[in-house]
Amino acid sequence: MVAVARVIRDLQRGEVATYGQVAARAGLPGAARAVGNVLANSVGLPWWRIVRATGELAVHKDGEQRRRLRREGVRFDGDRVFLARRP
DNA sequence: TATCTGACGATAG
DNA sequence: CCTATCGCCAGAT
Repeated sequence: MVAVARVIRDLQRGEVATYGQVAARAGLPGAARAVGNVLANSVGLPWWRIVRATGELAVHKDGEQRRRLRREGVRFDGDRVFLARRP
């Protein structure tokens, strides 16, 4: 989906978004899962800037993802990315 | 056109 | 906090 790729492409350095947020911003609310598929079948997108709703990193790429995010100055709370959401 | 898939999410226990 | 379930949807087969 072009819309999803565009949203991801527009993420700035050090910026992080959840799969659900990307889907919503792409006009596909509830398609978080589809966003994952797009990333899995695309190249050249800043995939490391997409994390789970809980702040946890992507299942298969947590190691690489963590390094890349930290390199961009993203703050971590243990194994999760700092997200405003935190009841 | 019909199925299958999974880099997800929300909820219940 | 953790596991089990069910719902969801675009893209790949």
